[in-house]
Amino acid sequence: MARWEPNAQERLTQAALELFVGQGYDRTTVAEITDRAGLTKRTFFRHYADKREVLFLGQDQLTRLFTDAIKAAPTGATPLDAVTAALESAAAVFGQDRREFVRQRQSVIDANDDLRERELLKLARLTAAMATALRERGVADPTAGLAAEVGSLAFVRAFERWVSPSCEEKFATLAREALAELKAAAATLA
Amino acid sequence: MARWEPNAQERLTQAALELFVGQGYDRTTVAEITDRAGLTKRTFFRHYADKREVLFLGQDQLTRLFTDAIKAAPTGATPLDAVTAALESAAAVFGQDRREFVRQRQSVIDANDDLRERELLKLARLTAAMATALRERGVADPTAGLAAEVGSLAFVRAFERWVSPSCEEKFATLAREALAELKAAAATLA
DNA sequence: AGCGTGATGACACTTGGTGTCGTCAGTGCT
DNA sequence: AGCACTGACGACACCAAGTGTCATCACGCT
Repeated sequence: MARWEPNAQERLTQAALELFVGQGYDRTTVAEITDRAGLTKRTFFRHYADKREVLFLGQDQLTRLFTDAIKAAPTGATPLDAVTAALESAAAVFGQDRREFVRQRQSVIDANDDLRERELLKLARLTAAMATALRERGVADPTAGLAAEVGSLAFVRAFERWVSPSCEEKFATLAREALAELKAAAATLA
Repeated sequence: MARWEPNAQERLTQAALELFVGQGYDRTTVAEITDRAGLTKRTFFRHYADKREVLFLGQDQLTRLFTDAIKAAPTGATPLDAVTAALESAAAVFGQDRREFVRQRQSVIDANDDLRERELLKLARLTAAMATALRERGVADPTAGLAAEVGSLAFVRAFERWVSPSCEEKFATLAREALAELKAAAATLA
């Protein structure tokens, strides 16, 4: 038998989300979280760089999903084709089973400025990763950055709809719609 | 004669920037800043919501410059025309005389993750303000958001060039170039 | 049995940030 | 002149995030 209960990190995440939902992010101390998880404050910061990160785990995985899909896109694919593939591959993380969890998480983030700030940082990193992946497949620079930005914007819009109350659509569908809308809008810009 | 030396806020900004440049942002405490400025820690937080904000004053002014220019654009102007006007009006803040100050400030921001995070928040607010201003002049939603995003991207690229070492170009010129590049890239996306 | 390893606890410490109250120059009103 | 009011600041106590450091002890390996 183990010296401690297993799944420390998972218990921390669970406890944190419950408390955040129940009483708000900033009215919850790290000590409260670790008490509920049966751990100490010091251990919390061994698993998460700071208090906000407990809500942003798995972001790296999402980024890898995006960049892998862009790399794997066929040679003839346009930049927006590659971005489309990236968004569709993200559907693996936004399945129907995770929807309620993601909704709760998002309601916490939306209610706090510090968390929205962190969310923007993660999104910016995602966008930068897409741009890099596009450049690596030979897309020239102004276009690579723009395509990544369009993809990022489509992702945000699709995500907003996906987590909105009473939405039942699949993420991949919403992503395709958002991208098509933006593609049409891009044509009218020039 | 006044009870205290005047220009408290200005002295705080000055002291903070000097210390940040000299020894780094995170190796500088608020107490050090206020000591140098001849004030107390409490007073610092009366002028700035948090330690980072001391580097982001005047951001609201920039946002107002942008939105005012978009509002003032002629009725027949396309979304990108309005955005172009916004970027050019920002040249008022990025004059040759402020260049060295902005360069120092930016080197501090680039060296610290927390500050980059705050910078992204400010940029996101700027983008959102542009999108709102565009919507208020009747631009439909996918286009308004996209045009704002393109303007934001152009702003970032122009700014990066403007603060890069040994750059002598005027900001307005760089902004026009960046926007023209992105406009061309947008045409190839669809 | 002995040994290293890795995750955790314990605990003191620094620093960002806030609440609260006192102080006192300037301002305006009577 | 006398008065109350306001606004900017200092003083001080306090809370919570985050870090450095050392001790502990189950587990696996030899």
